Amino acid sequence: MSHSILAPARVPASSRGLPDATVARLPVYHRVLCTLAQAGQQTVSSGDLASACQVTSALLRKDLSYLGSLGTRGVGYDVASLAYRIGCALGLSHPRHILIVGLGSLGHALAGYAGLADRGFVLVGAVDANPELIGTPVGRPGQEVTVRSIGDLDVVVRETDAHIGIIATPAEAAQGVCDRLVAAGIRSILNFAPVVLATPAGVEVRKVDLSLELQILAFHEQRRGEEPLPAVMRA
Amino acid sequence: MSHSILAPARVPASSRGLPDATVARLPVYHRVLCTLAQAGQQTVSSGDLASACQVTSALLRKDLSYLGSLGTRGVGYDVASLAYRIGCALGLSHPRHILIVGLGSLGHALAGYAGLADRGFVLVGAVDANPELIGTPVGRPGQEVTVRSIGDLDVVVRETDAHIGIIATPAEAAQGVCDRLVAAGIRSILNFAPVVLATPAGVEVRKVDLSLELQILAFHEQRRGEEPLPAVMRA
DNA sequence: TAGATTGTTAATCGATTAACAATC
DNA sequence: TAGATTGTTAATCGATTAACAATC
Repeated sequence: MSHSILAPARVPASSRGLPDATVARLPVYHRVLCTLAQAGQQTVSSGDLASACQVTSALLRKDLSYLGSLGTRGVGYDVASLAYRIGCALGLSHPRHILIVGLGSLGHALAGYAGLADRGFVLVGAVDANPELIGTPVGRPGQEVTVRSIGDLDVVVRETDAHIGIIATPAEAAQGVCDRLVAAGIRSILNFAPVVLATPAGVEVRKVDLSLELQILAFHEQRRGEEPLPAVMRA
Repeated sequence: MSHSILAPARVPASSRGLPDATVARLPVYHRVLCTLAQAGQQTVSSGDLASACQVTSALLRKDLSYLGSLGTRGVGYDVASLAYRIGCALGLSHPRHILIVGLGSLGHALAGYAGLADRGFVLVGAVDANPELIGTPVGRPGQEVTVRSIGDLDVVVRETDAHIGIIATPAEAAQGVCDRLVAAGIRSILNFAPVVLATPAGVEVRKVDLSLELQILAFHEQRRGEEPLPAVMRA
């Protein structure tokens, strides 16, 4: 492992090997920075940005340090350029093509979600098993796509050059859909169905699960109901 | 399934002090166990259950060990009773009352979500700022609730004895809604709006954020596109 | 008994925090 | 210069893994 002379196009420890926990926080920083930028703010200190993101300033600085040395000592960070750098690290510079599978009420809601178009995400396709839905338009006005048959999933992925698949089907259908997405070449999947999806290595699956989240909240609800004794027990 | 004689309602290090990471996994175990039970399976080993849940068997056993000694060496775990015990730990024995704030397409989809009624969660109320929605029914057929004015949020919380608030409003409205939920006594919030919510200590907020998840996937997409050099660089 | 599998310990790994030298 | 704030190090904390004695 050599530094010495002629470090060739040095990558500042960056982009490679970002800890997962850091990657999960970068979008939060990015969003808050965009809000600050829109409000016209020029610079921000790690302390202020951190509290807006609800992390400690030390953690924020450490996270950012993986991307390089982006701040100015004694001053802080330039809001716009920091947002830009984080955007680059996240790959928001390239538009990503989204395909939604399953257009029940959730699928429809996701297709119409404003925040989707927001950051370089483009809805390029939608498929469903229900013949009645096929041919109908979904998505934001002006950017609608036509629902196609799930039988054409393979074709749709190819034609639209889809990158990310969103599974919004019933639980029973999800694994089958997932298999077909992977077979069609999709490597990034966002799963809204309440099942644990099995995928080959190299496929990135993230899950969003209402029921799981509610159960975690229920646990805390319960624990809250149990703890009315404030450490007064000795006689 | 008793050991020794008259173990005096012993709480086995349980329920208190479960690590957060464990709490987040218990609902997954619970769901998979319910699926196995429905399929008629009597017992399951930590190895089989763990692989169905995509965790290691050591981690699964460690997680379960916080709840007590629930398995039988040489045999495994009884599916039904393990599901029951996890359900108790999560507090799924008591029904939880859900209030949804914001009935755009996402709010409607959530209200109609089957998995909600599933595990002891009951939709008890829905409020929105849009006068056109007020008075309309939402939710699963047979368990509908009537949308009321967001101005009545306080009253609705009291009348319905709501425990958990789901925020499905636009980003701009979310913090205000959150403040009002907290003021009305809600201590558990599930936030679908793309903002970082500020709450006083003692309030549990969980967030579900499509845009954040997509950005994390985008990061991995990008990294995948960069790594075509398979460790062949020495001359 | 022999084989299987748990519950638990100790070792490892990764993520967070506290503190401070560097430097604007 | 004096005050502020970063980038980084070392210490801490928490979560995961590997291994195995206990025991069905």
